Amino acid sequence: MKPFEKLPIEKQARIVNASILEFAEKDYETASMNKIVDKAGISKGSLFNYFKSKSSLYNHIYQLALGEVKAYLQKVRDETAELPFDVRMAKIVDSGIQFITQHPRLARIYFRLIYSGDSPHRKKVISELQSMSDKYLGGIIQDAMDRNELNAQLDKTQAVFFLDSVLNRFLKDYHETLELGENNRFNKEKWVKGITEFFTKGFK
Amino acid sequence: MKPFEKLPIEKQARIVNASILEFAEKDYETASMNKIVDKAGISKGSLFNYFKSKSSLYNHIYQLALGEVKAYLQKVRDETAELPFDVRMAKIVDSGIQFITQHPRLARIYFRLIYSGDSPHRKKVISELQSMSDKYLGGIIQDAMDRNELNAQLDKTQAVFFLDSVLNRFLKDYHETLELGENNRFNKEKWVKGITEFFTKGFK
DNA sequence: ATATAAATTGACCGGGTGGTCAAATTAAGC
DNA sequence: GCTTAATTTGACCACCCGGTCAATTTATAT
Repeated sequence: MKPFEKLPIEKQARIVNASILEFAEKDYETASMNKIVDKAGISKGSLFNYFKSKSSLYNHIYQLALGEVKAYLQKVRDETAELPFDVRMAKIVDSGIQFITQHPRLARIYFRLIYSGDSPHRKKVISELQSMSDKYLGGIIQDAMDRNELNAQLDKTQAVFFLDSVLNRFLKDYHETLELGENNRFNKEKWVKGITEFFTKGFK
Repeated sequence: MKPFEKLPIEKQARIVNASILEFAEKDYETASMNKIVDKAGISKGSLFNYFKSKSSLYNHIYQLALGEVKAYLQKVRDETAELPFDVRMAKIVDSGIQFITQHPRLARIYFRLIYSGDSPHRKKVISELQSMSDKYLGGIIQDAMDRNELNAQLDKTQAVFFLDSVLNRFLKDYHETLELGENNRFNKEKWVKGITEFFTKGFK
């Protein structure tokens, strides 16, 4: 049993929260173990006892963030399995918005990961996320093709790419406007409708 | 006249190249003035004489990269002013590919900028780039609408957003596969065709 | 209460950072 | 050739980094 897991839950939570805060605020290189230690109210030696290095602490947080994301994605996929493509898309976007509203700091870490490859294990992590997204969106598209909702001659790889580009970019921008506390430039209903129409009909 | 401009062109070039190399390799915070000084073969005091701070040196490089990008964009826009939407799109993608092939390090700085806001002046720079992209792509779309090539009821803001998402993401991924020296997973002709078809027809 | 084991601490290490400035070098004017 | 001005240099500063480990505190068992 790893030393960290032996800790009282409350202390674990303090450490995890402090780490999330720091890694959300700064990228991996710039984030500071000293700051985390201060925020968590523990000593430096302890932190390095629980996690043997900065990299392994980051990994812990990363796994945690990814687990949250996956849970949201799987939930919405399963709940919408029988619905038509455009409705599914709308629900997926909704679910994404819900995630970044409820976990803004995890979202920040996640977006930094997929857009900057911000991680000590860049290559591995990026290809992991890539294939996760491919499987997920690929499945959604395949379902729709099987039901003759989409053009049967669609290039699936490209379709996944376009979906991924627009969805992630939309959620990233939505997340940023939320964090800046600006008047939200995204009317949710309008954009969800716009996105699904764009996918099905294009600009014509 | 600023001290840097008084330098012989050759020396200026050495400094600029060293800076581009360093800022392409590492993000703003992680990039090192010491490394730049070494690469350029000048002393630290000199560099801080030419540029009063790291931030102002970065700004110089940023302006330079942005100028290059703008030149490419304007050229292809003007040269394709009379062509139909889909052909224009194809030429714009081509031009983007040409840019990242000829200036891979500037491209890297540019992508880090738009995807991570990697700059000492985040907010200012991001909104600058945003409005640049809005004007540029907005113009292309307007042209096409004026010629009845696109649905007249298109929401222009959204259309620009979708264009921007897919184009930038495509070029970013293309750039990354180039840098990794992998077998290029992007067959250029196939993807250019796929992108333009996606914009005009969607997935149906 | 005491001896032992486990957990926690923080001073300390080598190294890197952006930035400074007195001193040394080079260029210019006469 | 000599003097003055402009340029260049790199040792140095205060600060921060990830990581270590002897010493101290806390918990456990008898």
